[in-house]
Amino acid sequence: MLAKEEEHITNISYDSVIFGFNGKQLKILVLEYHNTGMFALPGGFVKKKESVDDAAKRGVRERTGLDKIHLEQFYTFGAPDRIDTEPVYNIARGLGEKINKDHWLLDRFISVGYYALLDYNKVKLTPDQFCDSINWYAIDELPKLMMDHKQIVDKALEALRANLERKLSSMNLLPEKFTMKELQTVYEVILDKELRRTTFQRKMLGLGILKRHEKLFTGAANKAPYLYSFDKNLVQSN
Amino acid sequence: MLAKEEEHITNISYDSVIFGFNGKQLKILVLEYHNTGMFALPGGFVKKKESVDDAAKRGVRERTGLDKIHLEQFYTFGAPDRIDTEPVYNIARGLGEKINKDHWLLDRFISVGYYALLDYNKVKLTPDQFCDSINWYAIDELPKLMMDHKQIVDKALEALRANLERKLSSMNLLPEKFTMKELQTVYEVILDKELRRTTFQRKMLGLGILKRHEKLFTGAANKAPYLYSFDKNLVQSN
DNA sequence: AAAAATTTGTGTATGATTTACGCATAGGTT
DNA sequence: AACCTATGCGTAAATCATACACAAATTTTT
Repeated sequence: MLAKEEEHITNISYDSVIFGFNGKQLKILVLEYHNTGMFALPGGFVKKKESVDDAAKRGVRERTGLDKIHLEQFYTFGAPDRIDTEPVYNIARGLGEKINKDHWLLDRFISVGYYALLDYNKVKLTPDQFCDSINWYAIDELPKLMMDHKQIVDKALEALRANLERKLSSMNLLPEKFTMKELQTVYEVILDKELRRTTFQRKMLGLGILKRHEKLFTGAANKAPYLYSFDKNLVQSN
Repeated sequence: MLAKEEEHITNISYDSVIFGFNGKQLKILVLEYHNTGMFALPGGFVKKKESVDDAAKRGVRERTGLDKIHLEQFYTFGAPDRIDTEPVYNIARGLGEKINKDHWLLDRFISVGYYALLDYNKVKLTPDQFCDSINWYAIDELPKLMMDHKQIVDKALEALRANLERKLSSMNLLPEKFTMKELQTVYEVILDKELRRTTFQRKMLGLGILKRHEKLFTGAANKAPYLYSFDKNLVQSN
């Protein structure tokens, strides 16, 4: 069933770019609407008495099963022509509903963009009523997204990069314990450039926020790396 | 006359934090509504077919007479309780208008925040129909602002500081030509800390975006400083 | 006119931080 | 046991920031 006008604020939506990291690539969650072949970012509408932040959190929770995630607002997309009515008709048709020309969902929407960083392995993907599927896609292998969702992704990536150092955004992309190499790969994939191993290690250890744990024995023919975790006591504010 | 519902998108507004620099202090534009004693940021509503960016630009143009200013969107304020109905009633009363409980302006508003940097001396302040006055206030001597406008200012300042180095935001706060000392003062006032003269000068010249011009003879009993300008060819993107 | 006062522009020395390189060491394979 | 590979860390080189100093430029004072 389509969202009801009387419960929501018209002309306002949110879209979320949810990043995950599979050990090699940076991925984002993309969903496919029923019977339309259309791909979109997880987004939704704001209830009358709900903050935009809460609306976005609710949307992510409903779609990933994850609670207590940190969403970062990065930009608001306010162009009057960013909305295409075609996809909306398609989605409605996919749901077996009919909508009129003056339906509120066909009007323009100003969308607040959020991004989140999740531990790829912890996310249990559960397509909701609207979607055929919800899946991780590598950011350089995205399907064609509807409307301006590709621009939203680009802008989110830009914001993520800008905040990487300042906000230690990498924290939530890795499991509790990780090797220095894994951490470095996260940085390399997000920044899309290679980093010097020794420099990186020194910088990270120099921040004084990593706790060293036991070594990780993988069975590979090499020295076993230490495992580290973020010492959340030492990571102030963010 | 109050803004008309039929021309605008409901529940959406913008607020702008307009920074200027008088040579000593960082200031922002604050306006006072007719007969209310209430101070607010210049803000407004979005027309049905207008982008949010354009709405904000229009608002600033109408109030400062300045065109072609660069507005930077920094945050969207989406809490459901950020709006106080009291000020709205007051503003209406100040205009001699009466509004009902269900008037669109009394509903909740999600506000997109923008900041701009202007050359203090170029701005001709022209209060519009709603306002008694529009004036520059030093950021540490602001009057009590209505609703959550103080938080909006704080957030704008935070964004300005974070972007200062990266975006050379200082560009628009100074006249075409300026001395190194003036540029340094801008940085010092925005960052709210003193900088070392020699280090600062070296860093700025090292960026390779300053053109040196003739000297400035002020009549002071000291060596005349060079005038500089930003070489816009060399300042990429921003 | 010379001296004083003041501020800019730049040279140089010192210190800190980043980057580069190398290698001992640990773990695994053959 | 010999060998291969990747980590962790020592150290050198290079880069960047800071401190200090001083000459040059300008007007006022003497």
